[in-house]
Amino acid sequence: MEEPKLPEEKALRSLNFIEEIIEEDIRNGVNEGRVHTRFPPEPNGYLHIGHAKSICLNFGLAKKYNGMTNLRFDDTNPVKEDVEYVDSIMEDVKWLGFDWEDRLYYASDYFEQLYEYAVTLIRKERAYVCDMSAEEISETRGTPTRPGKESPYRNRTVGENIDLFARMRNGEFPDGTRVLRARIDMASPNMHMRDPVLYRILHAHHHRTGDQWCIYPMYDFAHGQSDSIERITHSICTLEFEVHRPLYDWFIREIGIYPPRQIEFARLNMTYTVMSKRKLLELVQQGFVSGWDDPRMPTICGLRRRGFTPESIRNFAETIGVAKRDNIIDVSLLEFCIREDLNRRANRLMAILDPVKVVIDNYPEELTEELESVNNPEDESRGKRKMPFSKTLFIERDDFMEDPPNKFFRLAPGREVRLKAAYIIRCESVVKEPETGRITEIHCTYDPMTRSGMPDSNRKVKGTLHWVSAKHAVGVEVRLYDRLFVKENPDDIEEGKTYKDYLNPDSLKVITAMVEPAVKNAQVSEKYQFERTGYFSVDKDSTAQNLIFNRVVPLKDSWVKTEKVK
RNA sequence: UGUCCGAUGGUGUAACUGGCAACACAAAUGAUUCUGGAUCAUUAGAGUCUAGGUUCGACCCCUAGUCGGACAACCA
Repeated sequence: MEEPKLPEEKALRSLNFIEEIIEEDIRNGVNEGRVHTRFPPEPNGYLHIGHAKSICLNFGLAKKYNGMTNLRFDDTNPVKEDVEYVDSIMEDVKWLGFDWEDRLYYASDYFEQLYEYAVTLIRKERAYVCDMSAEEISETRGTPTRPGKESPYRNRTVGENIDLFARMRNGEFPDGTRVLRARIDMASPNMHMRDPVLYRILHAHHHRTGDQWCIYPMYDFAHGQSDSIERITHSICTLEFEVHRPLYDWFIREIGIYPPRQIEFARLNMTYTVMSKRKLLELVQQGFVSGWDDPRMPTICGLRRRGFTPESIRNFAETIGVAKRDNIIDVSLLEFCIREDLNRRANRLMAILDPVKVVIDNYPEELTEELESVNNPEDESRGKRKMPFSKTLFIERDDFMEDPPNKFFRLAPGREVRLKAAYIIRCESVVKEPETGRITEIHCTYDPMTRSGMPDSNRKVKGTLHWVSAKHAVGVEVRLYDRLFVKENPDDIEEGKTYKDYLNPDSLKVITAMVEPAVKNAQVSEKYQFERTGYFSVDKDSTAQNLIFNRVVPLKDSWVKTEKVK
């Protein structure tokens, strides 16, 4: 597929609030005008469209201000993390079109340094080893409106703390018996400042450091310092970390290291889907979808398999903007972005999703004509292809009505339509199954003088249909995807229900479509527009004998609307 | 009876930082079309959460409310 000519940045767009902050910093000479961002995922799940927003933001900002972006895995919890996720995340970021060059880091790279930082805090009497259980710590933390109680271990001597912390590291204590805590303020109105846990004992194998450590830093103790070590200038993260910021600033100040500036933005929500890693994992594990890359998933790999392009997702991220208020973006905007992209780059093909037979009574029995059709009306350079035409065709069952309303522009008894790139035909009669009344054959006559390109073909007819020659058609599997949930906001649950009660039972329909022979050239992940029906992408499960197409998105259809109005 | 954050058409984001509320999606109408797609033109829809205040002038500044969100993992 060709490279994009998408105007990814509307030339004179006004600045978003993050750009304003950055430009102000540049004006004030903060960090000598340097801009350095990072994308810091935890490798415990697959990336989704919400992460794409963050990735586009971080890499986009760095690009705009001639800076750099690091990829850093926040891998401080070995029990939840896995290399499978590390690999998928790198693949997805690359696929989106971003490059961290040689700046691939892991929080685990800094474990030794982080340990030293902890010792520094102990020496300053700003941290202590606490022997309380998790339950006790939780009980003594207080509530948002009531202060907590100080730990009885809070006033241990520096020497005792140093010794105990070293022995924690040496593996002398079982999991859960002790933690290292910051010594801040158990009465702080900010819960995160109430002597938070810095290190816990975890005799677990880490995907990178192996069995080298049996104590691991908490995210809060690792994240800000990791940014500092990497000399990140602007740490962009989501809103829920806003209340953590005072803690991060406290660490940086007490340890005395380089201070990044954290800026929080509102995470992306989208209608008819869920975005939390926990829920997505549940959908996968409980078999509601076929995997992380199920084309109905809002994951990057799901969207990729569905047939979305990186350009369309980047353009989407640009279009939704960024702010601090909670938001829920209409999926139709995402759909618009992929249609806009695919309209210009996808070649057209004629495919009949729900075939009904058409017999051209006055067309010679044995004749096959090779007719030409344009591959992409938006792009002359894509050229033309040949389509076989013969006496028996398939058209879409929807394109015929025995007793049509006035607004129906398609085929009906006595009416004429154009077959795209072929002839104008008229319906003469229909054949039905006697018991069911189901139409089995539509008999038509064609006007030989109306073949596309001939003078008589300019005759005005109301409708143009797509078609395939029955004996030349190729059967392919088509997976028709629809939204995963029936409710706009599946997180908005009624009494006694869960988000899973709103799953759409019709989110996947598998059918066999009849397609013109040119489809045989289709390659995996190639995108096509099936004329008049939608955009389709060749699924990776395809074989030479059995092509499989995923419907990316249907074409806009103003007929269904007119039809519904009735 | 806490701290922090937020509030602008149906949705999202703007408003030269105090000067006639704009853009995109969605919607509607018409033109055009060998895709009821695309394209083009047009229309409708908010007076900016509320109440006060400052000001010649407030979406923007101040005060007090209201509503919504985040925070009480040895998760991130």
